[in-house]
Amino acid sequence: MFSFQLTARSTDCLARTGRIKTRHGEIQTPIFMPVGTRASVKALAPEDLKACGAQIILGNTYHLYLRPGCEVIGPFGGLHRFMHWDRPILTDSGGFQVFSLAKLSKITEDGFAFQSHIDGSRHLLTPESSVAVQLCLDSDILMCLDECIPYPADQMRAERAMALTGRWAERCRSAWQEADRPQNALFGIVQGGMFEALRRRSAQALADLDLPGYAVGGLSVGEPKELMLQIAAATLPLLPEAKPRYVMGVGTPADLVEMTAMGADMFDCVMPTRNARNGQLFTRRGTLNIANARFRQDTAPIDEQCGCYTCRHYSRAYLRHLYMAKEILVYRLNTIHNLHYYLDLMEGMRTAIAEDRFQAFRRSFYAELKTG
RNA sequence: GGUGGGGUUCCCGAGCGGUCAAAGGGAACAGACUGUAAAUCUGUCGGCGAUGCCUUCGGAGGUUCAAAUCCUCCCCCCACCA
Repeated sequence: MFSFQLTARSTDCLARTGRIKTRHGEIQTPIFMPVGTRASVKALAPEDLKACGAQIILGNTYHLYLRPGCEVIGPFGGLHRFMHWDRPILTDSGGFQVFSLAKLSKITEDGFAFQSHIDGSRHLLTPESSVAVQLCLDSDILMCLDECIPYPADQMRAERAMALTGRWAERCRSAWQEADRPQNALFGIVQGGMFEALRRRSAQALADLDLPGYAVGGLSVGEPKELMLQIAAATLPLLPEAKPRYVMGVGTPADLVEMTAMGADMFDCVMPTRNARNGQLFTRRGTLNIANARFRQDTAPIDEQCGCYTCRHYSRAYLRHLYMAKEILVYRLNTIHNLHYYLDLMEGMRTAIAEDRFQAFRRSFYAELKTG
């Protein structure tokens, strides 16, 4: 029901292509997954996502548990029918909200005790309840509940969170196995802060659980970029070769290129969608802020070489006008462009890996950025 | 014609003798955003050869050590009454 197959490998780096099979179709890796936290990739309809080339999207357990809740989504048979998306869905466990909503939460051995950011009500998210909610959402890929720590964090703190994440992973796995739903794959998450030794131990312990896939968590939490890349480079090779490797919450286009070279298969990040709504657009020559006065009378599209719906039909001047006037259409048009850019970048990398010219692709990626 | 209320930095709008280049919005300009409490947030926003100087609060005079703030006249605007 769920499977992963490697289809090509670079000879000069660790980059690889693969194919994930799910009951909602196949995913070609490496892939970027647009974030749809509350059962919606903000500003887009599923048809827009497909036109951008989206193969799989994210949902979030914490947010969907609080609102609208399983009693609403359950009767639909899960998230797919609820939100009219028939391709694969990965749900985050709520672990990241332990981190980003830390002021409202408390971590115990049992789980994540928190107060709703919506109404202040008290809840407890445990490994078991997180899995239960994700099964109710019927996502194709479930994530283990983990503890993501901020940067900087000392080794003791990192070790404690890493160990807890490991124990929670075992409990998630038990809950998942008891449910007997192999079509809903469960992924483990490596933690360990910025300490390679801890990352190693975490990866080892999780590998022993023999889960369908593995993720690197706890990156891009405020650390310097070089450190992030260093830890990713040290961690990714520790993950089982034959399983999909997912780097959570990353990243910039350059991050995706670098980590693909390290053997990562899956990424997700709010950057293309959030920044689109904030006026920052990605192009192969760098980013541009559509609010800048220099685009006021610019009749050109965002990127002459881009084939997205937005670039085929609209000028920078028009997009700037919509943005300045806060017309809601701009959020859709900008998001379409940024996601198209991200997904097109991934497709370019897949092709390059398949043709074993990834390093050449990488060089031209940076060369083109410089011309911007 | 009468009575009352107003004219403030791009706009709206506080200020009502010194701590005022003048609150607060808006607009404008620039930046940030990495498993989304984000269609959000931050900074700049009279001019300079700038820990100081110059110009500015409808116009012109005046009072005072000191005026956007007080007085006189003038020019506009608004409301109500004739």
